[in-house]
Amino acid sequence: MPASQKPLCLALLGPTASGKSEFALELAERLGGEILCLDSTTVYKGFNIGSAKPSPSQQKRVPHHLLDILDPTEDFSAGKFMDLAQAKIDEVVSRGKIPFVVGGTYFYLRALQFGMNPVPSIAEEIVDEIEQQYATEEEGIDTVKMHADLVKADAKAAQNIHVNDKYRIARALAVIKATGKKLSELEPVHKEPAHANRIWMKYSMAISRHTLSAQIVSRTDAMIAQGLVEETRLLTEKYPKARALGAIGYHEAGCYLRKELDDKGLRNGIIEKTRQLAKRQLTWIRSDAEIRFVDSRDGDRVAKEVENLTFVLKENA
RNA sequence: GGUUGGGUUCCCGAGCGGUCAAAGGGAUCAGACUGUAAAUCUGACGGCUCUGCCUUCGAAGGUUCGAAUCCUUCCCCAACCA
Repeated sequence: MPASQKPLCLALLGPTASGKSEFALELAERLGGEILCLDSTTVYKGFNIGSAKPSPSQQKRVPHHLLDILDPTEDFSAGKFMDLAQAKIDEVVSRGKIPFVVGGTYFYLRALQFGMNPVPSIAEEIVDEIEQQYATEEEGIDTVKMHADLVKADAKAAQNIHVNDKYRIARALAVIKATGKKLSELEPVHKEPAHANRIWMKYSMAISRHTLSAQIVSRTDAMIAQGLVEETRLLTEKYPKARALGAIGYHEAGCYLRKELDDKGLRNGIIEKTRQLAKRQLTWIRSDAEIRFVDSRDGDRVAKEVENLTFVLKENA
C-alpha cells in the first residue's frame, strides 16, 4: 500500500441490542474486515454474558480485537482504549484489511477519531483528594463551593460544567492541580499525527424504538437464561472490586444475589437500564451529522459504498 | 353484614380550607458529555390561542367568598371483626 494512501476506517454504531454485531460480521466477511470492539465492558475477561460479548463462534468468523484484553481488576479509560485501538487499527490496515470499529461507546469513538486532550492520566488519588477537600458533614460534597473555586481557576471550563456535576468539576480541578493546565485551553490531539489522516465512514443501525425495545427484552431474557447471575456470582467472588461489576446487568445481578431484587425486579431492572442506555447512545448518534443510518437489509449498499471509496482512494494515492 | 384505614396527575407517594396543576421519587421524552462513559450530569413532564385561561385529586351532591382538603350519599380497595 502506498504510504500516501489514507486508510479507510469503518465505524458501525447503534444502540445496544440493535443488531450491529451481526451486521458487522456479515459485512466484514464480505469485505475482508477485522472487527475492533468499541466497548467499555467486553474488554474484560470473564464478562461474557452480561456484556453481550461476541460468542466464540462469531469470533471465529472474523478476527475480533480489543476483547478480553484486561483482567477484571484493571482500570480502563477512553485514553487507554484510544492507545490500544489506534495500534490495532494500524495493524489491521498494514495487513491490507479494513478496520471495522463496532460498538456503542461513542465517547471512545470520538477519542479515536479526534484524539484526546494532551493531559497525562491523572492519578485517582488527586481526584479523591479534591473531593475530600470539599466533603461536608451531612450531604456529601459541597459542589457549589467546588464549582465556585473552579470558576476562579478556570472560568471557561466552569461555564460548561453544571454545578451538580461533581465528577466533571473534580476532574477539571484535578487537571489544574496535576498539570497546571486549564482544561478549557486544551485541544484534543492525536499522539500520532498520522492518525488524523484516516478516512472515517460512520454508520449506525436504524431501528425503531419499538423494535429496539422488544429486542432489549428478548436479549435480557436470553442473558438471564444463559446464566448471567452465575457469571456475576463468580466474578463477584473473584474480583469483588471490579468496576465492570457496576455495568448494566452485572449491577442488577449483584442486587439479586444480595436479595435486593427478585426475579421480576432483576429482569425489569436490566431492561429498564438497557433502554435508558440505548437512549443515551442515540443522543450521541443523532448529534453526529456524519453518521449515516442503515438497517439490517442494507448490507449490499454499505458494501458498495465501501468498495467505491476504497477504489477512489487507491486512484488518488 | 360490621369496624377501621384508604382511593391524588403514567406509577409510587406528600398535601388535609386559600400561597395547589398539586412536594418528593420513579418512569418517559429531550439534551450535555474530552481519560469512570454500560458512567456522570441537566431540562421538560395535565391542556391551551401560555405574564393568562381551561380541565384535574374515586363519583354525585352540599357547605364556603374560596375545597384535593369540610359534610352527605354512593362506588371500589385493604386489614380486621362477625
